Amino acid sequence: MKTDAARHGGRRNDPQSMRNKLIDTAYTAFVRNGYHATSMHDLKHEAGVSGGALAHHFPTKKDIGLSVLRDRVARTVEETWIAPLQAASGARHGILGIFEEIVTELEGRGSVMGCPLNNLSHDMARQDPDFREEIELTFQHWHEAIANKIRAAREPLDEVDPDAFATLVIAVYSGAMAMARASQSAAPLRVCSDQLDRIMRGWGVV
Amino acid sequence: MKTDAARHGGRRNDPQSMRNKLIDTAYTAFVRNGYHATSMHDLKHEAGVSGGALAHHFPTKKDIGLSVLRDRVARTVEETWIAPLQAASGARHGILGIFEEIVTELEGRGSVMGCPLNNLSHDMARQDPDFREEIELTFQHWHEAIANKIRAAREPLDEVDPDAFATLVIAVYSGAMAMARASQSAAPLRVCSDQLDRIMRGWGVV
DNA sequence: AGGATAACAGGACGCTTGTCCCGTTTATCA
DNA sequence: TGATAAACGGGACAAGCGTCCTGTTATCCT
Repeated sequence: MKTDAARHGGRRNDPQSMRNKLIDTAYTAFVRNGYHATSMHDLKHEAGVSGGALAHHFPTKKDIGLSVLRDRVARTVEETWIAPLQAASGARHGILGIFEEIVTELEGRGSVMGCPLNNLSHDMARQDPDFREEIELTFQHWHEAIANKIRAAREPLDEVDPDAFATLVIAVYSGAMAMARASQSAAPLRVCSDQLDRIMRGWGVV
Repeated sequence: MKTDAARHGGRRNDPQSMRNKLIDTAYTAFVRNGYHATSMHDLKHEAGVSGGALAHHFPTKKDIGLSVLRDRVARTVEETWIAPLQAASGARHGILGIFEEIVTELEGRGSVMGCPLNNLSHDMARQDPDFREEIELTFQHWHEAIANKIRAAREPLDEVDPDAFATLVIAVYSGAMAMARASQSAAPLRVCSDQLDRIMRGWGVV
């Protein structure tokens, strides 16, 4: 068992971390610059890998696009929305907390690069039906998480339809993110969070 | 004055309609397939013009992109949102009517290609600051139109902030459009329209 | 009428794109 | 330990990209 790295200067095969490095680079580049605007050459250059390695793990650009959707975008939605929502004491507190989190994170760095799912949705979904299918699936998971949180309320709210409300929340968030990107400011996010707060209070959402 | 078209088979110079034809073709292609995914060759082919004509009117791709934003996207927002809103009897009726209009138009054709402004915003805004500036301006006009409609209410509503509400409406619409595109269904639009109706009723918006 | 210029035709240019191929190195397993 | 396949390096390849260039034709102006 000679897995010693520093033995000699030769290369070491580590397909898993090589693959992860490529997907991470692609995820960042796709979200920041777009899928079409990112070339394969950009990926090898930024990830510091050879053309052979890239072709070995991802024969076509579509392959790495699908992997980014499945392995990164879905997980990002899971981490920033679904998990925090389930952990929150109530739907309202959970949703507002997520908005708060995003706003502070946005203001931390200078620029607003938007919601990963929506960004990739726009220039990947129309390109390929497989992309669209994957994106729609992630939207559905997101939707279910919000609707379930409403349904899990202590006393049932007969004034709000869980599914319709979940759609509204996703729409507000996605739209606010799009506006934030266009204006390069977190203001729309904050405004929409406040409006959503009023709406939920009016409907008795805890 | 020999502007007779059928006189002989030779070509006739008509720079204005030539320019319009190019912008129209570009507008459709950009909204449907995206700015990056549309090539100059696609434009000449679909518009049926020569390379020389295209280069004469639009030396670079950025030129035709800016023209599309200024001459078509801004006008589309004006026609589908601003004008109907001003003509409506009240903000609520106006907004719901616009949603209704969009939904029926969407269901008329098979596919949902989304909101022109948001579609182009996503793959043009990050490419060039000039694009972003133009897009942000259109968002502002849209915003003002909604806020003004709220302010023009017969009796002032002290429960709603016109600017904040306008931001919410745009976000809901943009987000719902994005979801409609991803799911290729007008359902999110209809759901969000209904939710928005409840919200406005609750706040006393006429 | 006749020069001057705008409007257009058609294609060439250099560069980038995504993909693929061959050779070499590393890991696996009988 | 030797054979076999996976992992990777480096670059070639045709096709497509946006741009530009040289002519030819129509229109405008005096």
